[in-house]
This record gives sequence, structure tokens and C-alpha cells, in this order.
Amino acid sequence: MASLGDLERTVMDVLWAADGPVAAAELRDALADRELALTTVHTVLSRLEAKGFVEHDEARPRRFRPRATREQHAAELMHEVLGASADRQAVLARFVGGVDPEEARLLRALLDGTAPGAAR
Amino acid sequence: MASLGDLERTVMDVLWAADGPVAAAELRDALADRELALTTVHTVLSRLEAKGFVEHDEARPRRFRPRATREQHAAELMHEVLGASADRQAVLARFVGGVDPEEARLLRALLDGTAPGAAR
DNA sequence: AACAGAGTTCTACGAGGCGTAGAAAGGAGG
DNA sequence: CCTCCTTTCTACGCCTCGTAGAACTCTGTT
Repeated sequence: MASLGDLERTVMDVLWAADGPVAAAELRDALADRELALTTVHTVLSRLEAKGFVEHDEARPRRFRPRATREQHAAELMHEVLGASADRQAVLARFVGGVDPEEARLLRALLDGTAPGAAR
Repeated sequence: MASLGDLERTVMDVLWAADGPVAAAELRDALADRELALTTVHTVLSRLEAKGFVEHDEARPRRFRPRATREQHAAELMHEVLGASADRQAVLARFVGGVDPEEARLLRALLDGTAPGAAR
């Protein structure tokens, strides 16, 4: 999958943290510490769009939003790594071996369908 | 984490598939379809070494080997993705929601410590 | 209708990573 | 000591990414 640069990731973080679509100018303000030109934000946004990470509406100040939630994205990445491996079982074994007890319990609950948020 | 280029990944694949340390000339032969110069292989190997992916012994034709198994690497990547996320639980929920039934069963077994290969 | 100002797209450039490999240096056997 | 294989040094072109000016397009206003 296409991976993200530093600024690209930062922009995605803002978009993911927002609770609705975000205009380019708002993004520039949210990243005020980097003192970015508005066009820079636009360039990054169009690259993110080309990579399939964001989409925008047709309203006049265009509003951008992520195409997947942060969690979807992370889970997809995990599946990608897992799927790229010949011996998925061995990877899962190692993975499970490394989760802390708290998460192990959560995993069990999720597998039993007894946990909140277990839905697809 | 440092990510890998195309050739770098291919080289790692050969090293992971091998059942022992591999010399640069052997690598070039294993990748004969790419018709690489031996020095190219060496360059890639030293970059992989700089990134911590391989190490070599002191024997005269140097022999290279991965520092982690393919499975260790994949599992580490998965943990990395998981750990980079604010809401680990939500990611796990999504992740589990996407595993096929076969793997779900394996996961349960691994969590119960009743599966082969569950050791750290 | 024409214009001004904000918003959007086009074009560009410099830095760094990666594939690629020649040139130079180092060591081992004859 | 000389030759040959191995290893390291240096380099270059391409592509991505951060960065942004230039050019173009709306949309509301006079």
C-alpha cells in the first residue's frame, strides 16, 4: 500500500481527529505551528486524495474527510502485514505472544463476540 | 520503523527463505532474473545492515543472515501499527472482525495457550 | 457585466531514499 | 609479489515528499 510522508500523516491525524469534513484553510490553522502556505496544504490534500486516503465534497470551500477511520486504517494495515506473510499462523502466534494481558483479555472477548465494538 | 524498497524486500525474502547464512554471490544468483551486478547486491546488503535487518559474519566470503525471522518481523510490524494507534481496543476490534474463521479459531487457541507455537 | 478576492489547480524545485553500478581498496592463494 | 575475488567507496538518475509561487476559476458585489 501507499505509505505516507511526515506531513501527510500529520494531516491525516487532523482529519481523523476532526468530527466532520475539514476545509483546507482550517487544516492550515490546525497546523499553525508549521506555518504552511495554503497551497502546500492543498498539494498534500490532493496527494492524499490520489492515494485514496481522503475525499472532498463539491461545496465551494472544498471540505475534506478521510475515507476510512483511523481504526479501519490501522486494522487494514495489520491485515496487510499478516496477509503478506507465507506462514500466517506463525505470525499470529508471535503477535499474540506479544500482547499484554489486558489486550489478551479483550481479544478473547472479541473472539467470543461478547465485547462491545465487536461488530464489523 | 525504516521501511524497505523493492529490491531490499526481495533480498530479505531470499534471506528469509534460505536455511542458513548466504553469501553475496549466492544472492546475486538467487536473483539471477534481475541480472544484478555483485556490487549492487553488496550495496543493498550494507543498507539492510544499516537498517538493522541483516548481519554478517567475518568469514572471507561474508555470509549474511536476517536478524529476525520473517514472522518476528511481521508480528513486530503489527504491534507497531497497533501501538501507534490511540484507541488500541478499537483497532483490535476491527482487526478481529476481519479475520477469517479459521484464523479466529487459531487465535482463540493461542490465547488459551493450547496451540502449538504459542511460545514467545 | 465586469471586477475583486478567496479558493483551487498547475508547475516546480530541492532534499533524501533507493536501484544501480564503476572505481578503488583489501585480502588469500600461487 | 602478483593476480583474482571480495569488499568498500563514490556516484548518479529517478521518484517521493515538503514546500510554495503562478496561473486559473468561482462567487458575490458594484
